[in-house]
Amino acid sequence: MQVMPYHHGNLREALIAAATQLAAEHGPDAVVLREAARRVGVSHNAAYRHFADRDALLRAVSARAMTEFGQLMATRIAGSATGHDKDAAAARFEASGRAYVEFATTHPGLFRMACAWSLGDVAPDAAVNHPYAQLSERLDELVSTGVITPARRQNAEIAAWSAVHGFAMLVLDGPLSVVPPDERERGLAEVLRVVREGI
Amino acid sequence: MQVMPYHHGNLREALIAAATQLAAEHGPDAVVLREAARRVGVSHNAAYRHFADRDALLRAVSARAMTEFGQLMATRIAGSATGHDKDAAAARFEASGRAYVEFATTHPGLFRMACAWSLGDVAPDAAVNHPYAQLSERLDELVSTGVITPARRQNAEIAAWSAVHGFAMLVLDGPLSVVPPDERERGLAEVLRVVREGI
DNA sequence: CGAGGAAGTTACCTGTGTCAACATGCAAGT
DNA sequence: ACTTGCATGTTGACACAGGTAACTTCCTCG
Repeated sequence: MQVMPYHHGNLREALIAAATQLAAEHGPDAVVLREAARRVGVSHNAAYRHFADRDALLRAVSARAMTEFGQLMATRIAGSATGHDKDAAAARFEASGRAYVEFATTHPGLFRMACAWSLGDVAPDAAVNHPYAQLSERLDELVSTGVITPARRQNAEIAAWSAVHGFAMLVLDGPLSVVPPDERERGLAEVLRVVREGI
Repeated sequence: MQVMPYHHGNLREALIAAATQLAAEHGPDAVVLREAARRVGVSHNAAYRHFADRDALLRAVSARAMTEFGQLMATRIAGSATGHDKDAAAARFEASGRAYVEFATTHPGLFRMACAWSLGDVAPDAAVNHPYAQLSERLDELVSTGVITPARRQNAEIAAWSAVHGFAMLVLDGPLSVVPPDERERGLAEVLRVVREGI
């Protein structure tokens, strides 16, 4: 007969894991302190020993989601092209954009957590490879390989990020959520083309 | 001494107005049935005679917000250019994009309500001039005046909408919420340029 | 004029976040 | 070894939200 020890041992991590699970299942609103505690098998108020309030837990989950997000993006970029020429740089750039949308569609709950900016400053996980940083690297590559001019570098993050993030939003629960996949793909391709040619 | 009549007379409208006020003040999450009823001076359960549940009220507010959104956009478009030439069409197109961001920044709560797509199908107000329809008209103009080719017309809504919507999101509570206005303006200008030249 | 239904009200339920007071057990200091 | 202290969990309570059920008021229409 296994009896639970009074002290959990690593409750903070367990709560973050449970809350991340909740977020992955049904989005940020589904992250409820009491349910996370329940799943960990601990009294609801135990959470307050590790998080000032619900928002603090949400911030931790957001950091976790951001880390997963960055991992997927890094994987997709690495899997796209390895050269140092124009084509490879362009391919990696496109891969980063596609990874953004892929994460949003395959992990909608976590994506929304990662983008829950209204939570305020989120202390990033130590191992995070931030998507924004990866985008910046892609853009630097585009400049260094001569795909785009240095003059265009300045606001390129904003333009690329806006377009891809907006598309992800439209797909998530927006108007594009009800269009067939092939049409959605054409939309994404067009968004990426506009960014790459306009940038 | 003015005594409240037992029957309000137009409770549905009054509740929508109060709820819209709440949304305008602090966003969708601040739209709480009981508070709306309180402001109207009616018992909280009276709302259920007019709305099946909270979401139904939110849908009504969303429709209201969308109407306001469309009005601003129409105003800005009308105020930008009136001709039928390329330049005028392009100016109106840009004005529609700027109006999108203007509404998002000046009415963040209502903007979020208008974009609360997860609410499901929202019955539009009768008088609504839907932003999406106005965008389509702008794009049709760009084609008919020869600014863009008909071949590019197909997915142009998606590209334009994605870019501008994404930018609005980044500005609302995203990373761009903390950058100075002039830098924000340069970002917006770049987004609009990329769309116009890439499309 | 009086029956019936629409519109509001009161009472109550569950569930959530949060605070306060109490219980437990590990670890350090004598 | 014993005790004392503090981090960690627990129980209990409160306020407030959405939602259901049963009751009341009052307008409308035959």
